[in-house]
Amino acid sequence: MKKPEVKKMLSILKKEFPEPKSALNFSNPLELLIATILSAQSTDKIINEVTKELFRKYKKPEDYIKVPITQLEKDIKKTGFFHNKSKSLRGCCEKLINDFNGKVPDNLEDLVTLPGVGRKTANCVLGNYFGKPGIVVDTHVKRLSQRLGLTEQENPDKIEFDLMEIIPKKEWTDFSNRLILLGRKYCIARKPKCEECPLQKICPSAFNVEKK
DNA sequence: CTCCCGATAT
DNA sequence: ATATCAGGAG
Repeated sequence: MKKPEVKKMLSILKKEFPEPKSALNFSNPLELLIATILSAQSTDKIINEVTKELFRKYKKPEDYIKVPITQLEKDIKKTGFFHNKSKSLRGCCEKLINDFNGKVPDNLEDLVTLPGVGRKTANCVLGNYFGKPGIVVDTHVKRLSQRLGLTEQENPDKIEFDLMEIIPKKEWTDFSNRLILLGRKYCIARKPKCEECPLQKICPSAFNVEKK
């Protein structure tokens, strides 16, 4: 996709989703961090269901450490990968307490040192809580970037850097959220609704996907 | 590259 | 039955 089309794409996205907000429910940085870690290979619907109960029980990092690990596993079971995720949550909270004064760090270098936190999760927290621009390459952003011809890459980190070149920095977070919304509403993985998609005219793969 | 791993749509 | 869902670690 060439530069003029990228501009067109950004303006269409802006019109379609004027106020792109995270679909995850949270009321502080710790909650956003936890919700985002849990969101791996799970739907936001399930996550919000689970965190509703979870955040009522667990308020501070200490709360995740004082319960038996089996209890924490039970509390997040529905998100899948519960064995790994419970260990991540616990390790994460221990590190927050030991190395970061109990606070969620506000920069990428520190965030990615936390267990269960990669660039996707870190950028999500930076953008959606701290107001620091970041391209969030989740499964939607990956799929849509490829379909829209914004990248030829497979590796999420490489896709992130490709998008950083194409998209103005100020819009990194909103752009990510808008692609995610578009991916959920129209550009669905299995059965994309190209005929309803606002980007249909400028999307290189609109017809192919539909006729397949 | 493989494993983790429950819930839902197709 | 299988693909896919707001990925990350070994």
